[in-house]
Amino acid sequence: MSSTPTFKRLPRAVREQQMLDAAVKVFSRRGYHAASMDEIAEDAGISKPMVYAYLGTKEELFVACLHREGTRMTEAIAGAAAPELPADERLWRGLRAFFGFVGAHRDGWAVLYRQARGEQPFAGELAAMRARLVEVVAGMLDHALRAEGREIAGADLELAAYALVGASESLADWLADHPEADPEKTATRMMNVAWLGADQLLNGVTWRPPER
Amino acid sequence: MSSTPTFKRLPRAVREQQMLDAAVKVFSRRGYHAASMDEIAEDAGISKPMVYAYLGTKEELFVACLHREGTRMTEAIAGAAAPELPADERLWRGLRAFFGFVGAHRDGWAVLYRQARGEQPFAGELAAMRARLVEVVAGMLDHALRAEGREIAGADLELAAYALVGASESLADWLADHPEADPEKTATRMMNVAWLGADQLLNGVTWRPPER
DNA sequence: GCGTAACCTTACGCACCAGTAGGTATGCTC
DNA sequence: GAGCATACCTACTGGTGCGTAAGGTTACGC
Repeated sequence: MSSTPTFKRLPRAVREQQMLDAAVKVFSRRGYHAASMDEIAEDAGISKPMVYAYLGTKEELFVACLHREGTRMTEAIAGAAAPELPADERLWRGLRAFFGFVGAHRDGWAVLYRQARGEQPFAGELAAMRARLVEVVAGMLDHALRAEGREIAGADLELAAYALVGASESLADWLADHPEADPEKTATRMMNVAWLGADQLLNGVTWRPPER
Repeated sequence: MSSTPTFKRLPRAVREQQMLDAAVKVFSRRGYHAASMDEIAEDAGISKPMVYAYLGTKEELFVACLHREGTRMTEAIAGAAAPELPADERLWRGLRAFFGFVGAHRDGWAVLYRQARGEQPFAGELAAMRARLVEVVAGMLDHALRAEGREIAGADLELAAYALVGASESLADWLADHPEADPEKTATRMMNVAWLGADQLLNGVTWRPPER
C-alpha cells in the first residue's frame, strides 16, 4: 500500500525488534560464531552499520537477544503459575506455559539454551536466569512442604528443583526438534514424571541406597 | 633425569593422547571456536603442525575428543548397569557410574554436553549418543513394566526416559560446576527424584490434567 | 521549500587464526 | 656408521569477518 516499494524509514524501536528477530533466527540456525553480522543485517532487511549503531557489537547483540527471549519466557511462566494456587496446579500451569513458549519460540529457545551454554561470555548470564527459575521451583516445593508441616534440607530441595528444571529443558529440546509435537501433550508427560516423583518426596517417601 | 633437558621424542600413540587431553581441556574452557589450535598445541607441549599431522583439522580433532569421551562414558555406564539386575538396582548403578564419570572428567563432560550441543557439525553426533542412552533407559523401564505385566505407549515411555536423562544431565552440570560436591551423593539425590516418579509410573499411577 | 537530523549505504582496514611449506634432528636397522 | 623413517620445528599465507569512516538520502519542522 505504501507509495515506496523499496524501503521504508522506520522508527528505531521497530527496527531494533526486526534486528533482534533476525539475530535470534540466525544465531539459532548457525550458532554464535558461525553467524555473521552481515547475514543478520541482510535478514533484517538492513545494512550492517545500522546494527552496530542500534545494538552495538556482536557480543552485545547476542546479550540483547538473550535478555529479550529470557524475559519473555520467565514472564510467560510467572504469569501462569500464580503463587496462591496449590502446588500441583502451579507446577502444571508453569510447565504448560513453559512448553507453550518453547513450542511458539523454537528459535528463541535454541539461542537461550543451546548457544548461550557453550560460550563463556554468556554462560554466566544464562546461569543466573536458570538459577532464578530453579529458585522459583524450589520455593514452590518448599511452600508445599511447609503447608504439610514437613521440611527437607535446603540442598536436597534445591537439587530436586534442579532436576525438575533439567528434565523440562530436556523435553523442551525434544519439542524444539519435533515441530509436529504438541506442547500441551509434552507438558502433560513431563508432569507425569515430575509430579509423581515430587509428590512422593513431599509425602516424606525417600529412596535410600542399598546397604552393603 | 633424562640426559635431554629439553624435549623427548615420544611414540605417536602417546602424543595423540596428550594432544587429546590438551584439546579436551582447552575446548572445555574456551569453547570450540574460541579455542585456538596454537593454544592446544602449546598445552600439549608440542607444535601445531604435529597436531595436524596426527589428528587432522580442528573439526576432526574435536570429533576425536567427542568420541573418546563419549566412549569412556558409555562404557562406564554400561559396565555398571548389568541387564540382569532389577530395575531400581540397575538405575541406581547406572546413575552412580554416570555421576562418578562426570565428577572425574569434568572437562570431558563440558566438551560433550556444553560445546557439542551448540555447534551444527557435532550436534548430530551427540544426538546419536544421547539417543542410544535414552534407548537404554527406555528399554530398562519397559523391561520392568513387562515383568509386572503392564505396558505404556512407546512414545510415553521414550519421553519418560528423555526426562530422566535430561534431569541427570542437569545435575551433572551442577556437579561439574561444584568441585567440592560428592558424585555419590548427587547420584542418590537424582535417584530420589527419578525413581520415586518412575516407580509410580511403573505401578500404573498416572497424573491427568485437571478437567475444566 | 529549505535546513537539519536521523536514517541508511558502500567500501574498506585490520586482526586473528586455520592450515601448510619446507627444513632439521633423532633414533632404529643392518 | 650409512641410510631411512619418523618425530618435530619455525615461519609463513590466505581467507574470513568484525567493526568503522565518510558520504548519500528521506522525512519532518518551521
